[in-house]
Amino acid sequence: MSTIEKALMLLEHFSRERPEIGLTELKTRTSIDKGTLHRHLTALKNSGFLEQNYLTKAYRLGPAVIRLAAVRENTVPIVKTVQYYVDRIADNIHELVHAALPQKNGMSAIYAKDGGYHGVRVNFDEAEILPFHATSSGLALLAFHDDTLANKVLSKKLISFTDSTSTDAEDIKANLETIRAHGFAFTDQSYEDEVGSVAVPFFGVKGDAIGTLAIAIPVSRINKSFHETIIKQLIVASTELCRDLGGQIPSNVATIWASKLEV
Amino acid sequence: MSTIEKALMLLEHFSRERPEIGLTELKTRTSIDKGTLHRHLTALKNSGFLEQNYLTKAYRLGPAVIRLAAVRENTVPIVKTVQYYVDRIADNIHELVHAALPQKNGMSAIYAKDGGYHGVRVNFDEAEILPFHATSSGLALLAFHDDTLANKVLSKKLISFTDSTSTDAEDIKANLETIRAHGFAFTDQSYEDEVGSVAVPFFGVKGDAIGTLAIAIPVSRINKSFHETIIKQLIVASTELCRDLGGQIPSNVATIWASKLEV
DNA sequence: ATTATTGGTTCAAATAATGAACCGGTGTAA
DNA sequence: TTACACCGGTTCATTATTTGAACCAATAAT
Repeated sequence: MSTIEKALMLLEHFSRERPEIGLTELKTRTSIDKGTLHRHLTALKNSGFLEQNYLTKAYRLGPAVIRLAAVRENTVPIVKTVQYYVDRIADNIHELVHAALPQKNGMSAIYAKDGGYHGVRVNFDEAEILPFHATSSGLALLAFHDDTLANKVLSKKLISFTDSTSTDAEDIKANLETIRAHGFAFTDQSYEDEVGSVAVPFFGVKGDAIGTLAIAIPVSRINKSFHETIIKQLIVASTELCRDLGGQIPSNVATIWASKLEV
Repeated sequence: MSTIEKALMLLEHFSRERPEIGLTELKTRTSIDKGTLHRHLTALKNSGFLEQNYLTKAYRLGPAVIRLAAVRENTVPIVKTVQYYVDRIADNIHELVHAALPQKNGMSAIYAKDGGYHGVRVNFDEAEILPFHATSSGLALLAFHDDTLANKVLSKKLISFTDSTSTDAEDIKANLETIRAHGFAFTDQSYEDEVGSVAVPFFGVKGDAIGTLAIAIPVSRINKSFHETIIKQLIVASTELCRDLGGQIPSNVATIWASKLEV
């Protein structure tokens, strides 16, 4: 692996939960030598990708990422486009809806709206990494993305989050087949207890899944007719979203989705 | 310079005006060998910082930056905080107001609002890099930031944008003194013809300038009383903004600003 | 006062980056 | 059709950078 990739991997450790990380802590997290780590962090700092808390000397993400995100959003306005549909679904079904994009080690929510009028809400952090194998977003993406990604993800050790988390690669591969056949992914408390979720992919120009729309619901509120409503909403929104982004829904998925909407 | 920094410098070439760049074009822009460039671009692509237009093979910014910006904003919510003040000023004075942060080669606007009810508006691109030496934002930042930055910037060749652009390092250094004495920066058509602008810095925990609030106005609408109004608004907003961000206004600046507000 | 822990530095050894030449595909003009 | 130019991408011997064990200085804890 190139030095560049090694250095950029360091940025993955920063999250909402861990916004600042010190040299030694990062050393234990990455098992990279302190000298090397320090050089990398300094390089990232010089480039504006990190900055240092001048009191604690801990590192945090720097201002360069703000500009880049603005340019990216201007180039490919996914966030803005996605917002409209997430809001619409959230307003319709009064549940927590989010859209997520794949990153290296999982899905990253780019926008979420809680349309909840209910007392029990699903906890949700933007900028959190959602594991591929344990969330409906992740599974929906794997199922409709290039096979190599699924193989890569499933060849690593899979972490268990709840008693219901499936960590067997073969199990999950079979599940991906089911997801492909149904046109959507469904999980039952595989990432968080008491939370189920449903996700559909949306597609890029090549017809590959580039992201997902998903809904998280406390299991107590799930029933068959509601489930069907949710899926219809997601499918319609994803269809329109693909049109907006210039994406292409693979013909087999289009067929499946069409049949779901007829019911 | 480290390989990491060299690779990250490549990202600076992407902007609203040039959202996609091909290998050969980047080669001419950077004078870096094609082989090296390709390796770097591939590394950035693998890390999600770039992606490729699959038809043209040109590179554009990738999805990784979106997550990082979300985390950064969650860590240091400058954009969100700044928006309130920019909006307020724009609504009050009905002109184009923006806030900018320093990047390596200039200021990058993070938010702008055109409160303009006027026919003649100043053109403005978010995510554009505003040169330090030719814009009020840039000068305001240099004047109130660590001296080393000003020296570094002024030691390079300075580009002329209009007939009024000052490109003489000594001239500009003298101007920085004036800016420090006044507590704000003012430029007259130094970056764009027919556009004047005024900027004040805002400060971080160490009392160093970490960004600027600025107003751009067609020169035809500038007069003394309006100028004073603008400066007061900027100073008040910056003061409150520093409080919100936990920043510290250096005592000498605080004194100058207080005197401006009394008039 | 002593120790542990922090961020940061050094320099010889190990490794990865470099770049000139090359490949193969595409578009264009004779 | 052929020849040429231009594109993105690859190769591999040479070269320069990265690496990491040991070290330093400052701060926090005992």
